[in-house]
Amino acid sequence: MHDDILEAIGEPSRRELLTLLHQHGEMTVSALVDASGMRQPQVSKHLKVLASASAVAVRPQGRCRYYRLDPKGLKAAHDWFRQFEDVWQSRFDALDALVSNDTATTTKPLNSPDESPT
Amino acid sequence: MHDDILEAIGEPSRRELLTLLHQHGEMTVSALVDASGMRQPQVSKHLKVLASASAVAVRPQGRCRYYRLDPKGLKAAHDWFRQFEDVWQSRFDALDALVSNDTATTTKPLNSPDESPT
DNA sequence: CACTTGTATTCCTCATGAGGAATATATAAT
DNA sequence: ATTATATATTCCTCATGAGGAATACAAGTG
Repeated sequence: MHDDILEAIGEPSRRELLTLLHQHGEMTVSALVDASGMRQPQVSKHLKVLASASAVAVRPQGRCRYYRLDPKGLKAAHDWFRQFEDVWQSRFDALDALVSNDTATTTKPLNSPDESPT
Repeated sequence: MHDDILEAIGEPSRRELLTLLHQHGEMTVSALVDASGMRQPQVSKHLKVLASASAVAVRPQGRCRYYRLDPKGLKAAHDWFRQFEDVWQSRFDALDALVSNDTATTTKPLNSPDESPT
């Protein structure tokens, strides 16, 4: 699938392309080259990675190829992070208590020594 | 700042550590080594990267160091993706017009990317 | 103190991947 | 068909970074 969406977006240049696409809505490769300052082959390569991660979609028209953001990969990435939403939404009470107060009390042991190491 | 949070999370091994931390709440390095199957130095190194990206926080206690998820970096990453929320929420009018219909359903005759689902 | 356990760091090697230059492919126009 | 424009791809080099082994550092225990 597009599990590699997060690896694809880990690259700063590719994030820049995504931002440009978001601002402009839809852009040809040339427009992205112009706006990003990267060279054309690099842009095409990055777009290829982004496309294989379903982060962008392409619409060929004539000799131009219009790239745009693809909800599929972007939403997938967003959803991966949403998995941790409780971490910053003031849940994680036990941890909070632990960090600011005690070490190992009632609620939960928090460390998992139950792995029976060998 | 922690702009490199997305680069840090681009690494699959580090994502695995984050998932483990999310499941267990708080873990020592040894527990992470045990649960992930990685070797101790690798875990420590990944944790270092994650910590410098504010993805994890540490609570030293005795000779153990308890790692936990840090909302700071994780929320920052999540927010970066939220920037594109309109892309998958059927806004994006200009694009929508260009694509002539919709980006997630129906015909979509303009682009024909690789539709290879699994 | 020596000793053990937990963790971090250093050094090394190797694979991956980003950028550059040149070239190939595609499509349109003459 | 030739030319021109737009984009993709190939080959190359180089830097970065991940994993392994060994070691250093820290902190508890006898």
